[in-house]
Amino acid sequence: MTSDTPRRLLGHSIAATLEERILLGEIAAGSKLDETSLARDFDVSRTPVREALQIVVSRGLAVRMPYKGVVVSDITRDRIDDLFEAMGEIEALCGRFSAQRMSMEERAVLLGLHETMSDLALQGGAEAYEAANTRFHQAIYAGSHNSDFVEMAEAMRLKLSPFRRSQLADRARIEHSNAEHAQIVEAIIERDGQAAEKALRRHLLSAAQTMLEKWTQTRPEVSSTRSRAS
Amino acid sequence: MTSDTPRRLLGHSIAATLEERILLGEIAAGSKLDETSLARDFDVSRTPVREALQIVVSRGLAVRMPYKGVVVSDITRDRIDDLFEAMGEIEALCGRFSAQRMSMEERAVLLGLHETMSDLALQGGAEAYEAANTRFHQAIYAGSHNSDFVEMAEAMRLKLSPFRRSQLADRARIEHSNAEHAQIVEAIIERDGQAAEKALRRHLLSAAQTMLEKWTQTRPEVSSTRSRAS
DNA sequence: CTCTCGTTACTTGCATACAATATTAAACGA
DNA sequence: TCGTTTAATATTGTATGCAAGTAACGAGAG
Repeated sequence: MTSDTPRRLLGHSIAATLEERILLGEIAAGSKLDETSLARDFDVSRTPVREALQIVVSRGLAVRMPYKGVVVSDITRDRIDDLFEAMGEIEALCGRFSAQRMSMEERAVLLGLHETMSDLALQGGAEAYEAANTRFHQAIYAGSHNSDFVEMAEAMRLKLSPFRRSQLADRARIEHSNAEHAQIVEAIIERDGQAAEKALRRHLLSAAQTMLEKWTQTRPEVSSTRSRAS
Repeated sequence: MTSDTPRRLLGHSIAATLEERILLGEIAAGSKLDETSLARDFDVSRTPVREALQIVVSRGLAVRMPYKGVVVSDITRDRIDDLFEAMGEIEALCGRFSAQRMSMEERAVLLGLHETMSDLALQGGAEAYEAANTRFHQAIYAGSHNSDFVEMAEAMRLKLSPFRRSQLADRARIEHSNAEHAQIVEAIIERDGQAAEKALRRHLLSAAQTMLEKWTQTRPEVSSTRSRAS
């Protein structure tokens, strides 16, 4: 195992740095992401750059204009709202089905994960909690017993990941999150689909709130309101 | 996402024929899709073949086993059930939000689309109805006013497309579908999110039924049942 | 006969070169 | 001056070659 070799694919790491720069505002909205220029900057060929651009586009951070190149899209407040709303609805969906379909073993595993996280909330580090948090939510996806739900949820999670990356949770947030998890676990174990749905929506809503707080600190210009009702 | 490619990309057409062969059972489940062999068969280079395999995998018709190649996955009854269930839930989701958020103009457009389809159901061809049907459902996606919902719905629609392809609807099915559309439109116009949700779930359920009927005619071996409850 | 180690073959990511197509610009004529 | 046609440029798709890493296979040792 030569650690020298890139465990992470070249295209992926390029995509990651591009995402970070876009989110930090270093790469302005509307900028053209030229394949050849990026290839020169990163000192690689066009092939991994193409893959990276595919990823960035799939995350919604840029769009391909046919024969005009890839341009980074504007990160608006509305965009972030959409993201969290969609994640919330998908998680709610998975939670509802999980409440109905999880086996006893799966419920036990979920409860075990939650108990582990309760310990981590008190004494563990933020990164350990975050890792466990991912497993917790993935258990709920899997509990829906529908591979397409799992896929959609994972896709949304990936879309949110660049935003989550900068969000270093403090202890207060972790404890709050853990309390919400308790409600989710109880609803699922009690087979109460409606309650699980509501609890997960609420959970994602509060996650969005804290995320937006941190976000507006670094990029105050991102703020707007739209009226969604007709 | 290639928004509008007039010329069909090589990789896409290769993917389409591969999908068709897989769905017809000409390519058995478990077969290895070798890049170089396919490149030779289609008389192209490995590059478009790679893109084609990416597409086939993204549709769920095959999976990549690391360092073992791409193998076509088994099309089970459970897989199809998952697909339609997920599509139904996503459409229900979009319908619920559309009922709440659509502008008056959007509601009018939806109604207009439905009226056009009612005419087509009586006198138009099946392919014309199918095209209008796609626009109808896309209008509901867009009415949710959330770009991520739209993306997920479109992704699911793409996943279902290889199955839909072989399904040539007869007049009875079209009329039934149109009646269901009437309920959907009414619920959305009346701003009744719950009703829209239910109507769309029902609509997709009946679509799944007719699809499965046709499917079992061509591939009778595909049938199974699983118990989903715990 | 079984286990281990080394070799081979295959998958796969990356680089580079080439070709085709669309957009833009420019030149030209009316 | 305006419209049309043609040339330049950029984006994008494709072809091949190569290198690196992993899995499968087989030979030799115990």
